[in-house]
Amino acid sequence: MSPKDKPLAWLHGEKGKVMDKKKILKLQQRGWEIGNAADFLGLSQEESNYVDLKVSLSQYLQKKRLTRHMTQENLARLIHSSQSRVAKMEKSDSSVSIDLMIRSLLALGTSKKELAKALI
Amino acid sequence: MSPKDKPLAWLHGEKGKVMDKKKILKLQQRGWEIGNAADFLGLSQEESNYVDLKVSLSQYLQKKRLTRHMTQENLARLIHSSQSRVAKMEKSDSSVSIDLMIRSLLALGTSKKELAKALI
DNA sequence: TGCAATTATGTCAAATATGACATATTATTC
DNA sequence: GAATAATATGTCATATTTGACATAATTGCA
Repeated sequence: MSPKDKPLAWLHGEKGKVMDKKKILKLQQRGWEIGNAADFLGLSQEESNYVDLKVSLSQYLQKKRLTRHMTQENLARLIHSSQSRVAKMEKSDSSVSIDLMIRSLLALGTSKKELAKALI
Repeated sequence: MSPKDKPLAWLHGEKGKVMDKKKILKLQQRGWEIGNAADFLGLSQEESNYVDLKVSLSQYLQKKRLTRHMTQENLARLIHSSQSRVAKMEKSDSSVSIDLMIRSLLALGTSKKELAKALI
């Protein structure tokens, strides 16, 4: 099973059904409302909240990077990571953790208060 | 190197110095203000923000669990984990990720808005 | 258009996080 | 204060995340 298509192992619905979050991410990137897409795909509230959260963080991260006129390569250097991982973060790829996104935001000088706002 | 004493590998100060976050957690558990402890230990703003964030989440998680009159064992079942891991989460142990804490909070029905408040 | 810079995607070995377990420590109740 | 429940701590095999790399796709601009 490729990392991309890996289900969210921790997402255990009523019937133990596991959803692929790739679909919803794709939809979001094309301007869908997460609520609609989630409902459509049958995601639980818990599941869609998690995906939604990651998307919010990724969007805020990119926004912040661009505001500073940094390339993904620049940001990668700052956080001692690689351009490809930064790209994955900003795409809210399933292979990146919320941890890494938050650490990156902190490295960019994001305060807790600011972070909290970014979540919503 | 034991997991407990493992440094935050992503925390790279000006001089590449890496701090052990165990100290600060211990201090916090004994009522220290994080700001003071961080300064005392020479943590960077970025570093202390990360630790601070985890502590906030862990505290909120415990509060929420207790409000619902659940034991750690109960919560562990809910999130398909184990009592020991829940204990570690609530202690903000260095071995637990923000991801797991957030997933646990979501499993307890925490909304994004509520989560954002918990961060501060 | 062509070229350079930037971003995206796939893969993988190494690093880190995880659930599970054993067991210790600390509360609670009788 | 002993029994019991709840929480804490340590360890480990397994699972997931990571940086790095290669390379493809996209963007911007001369």
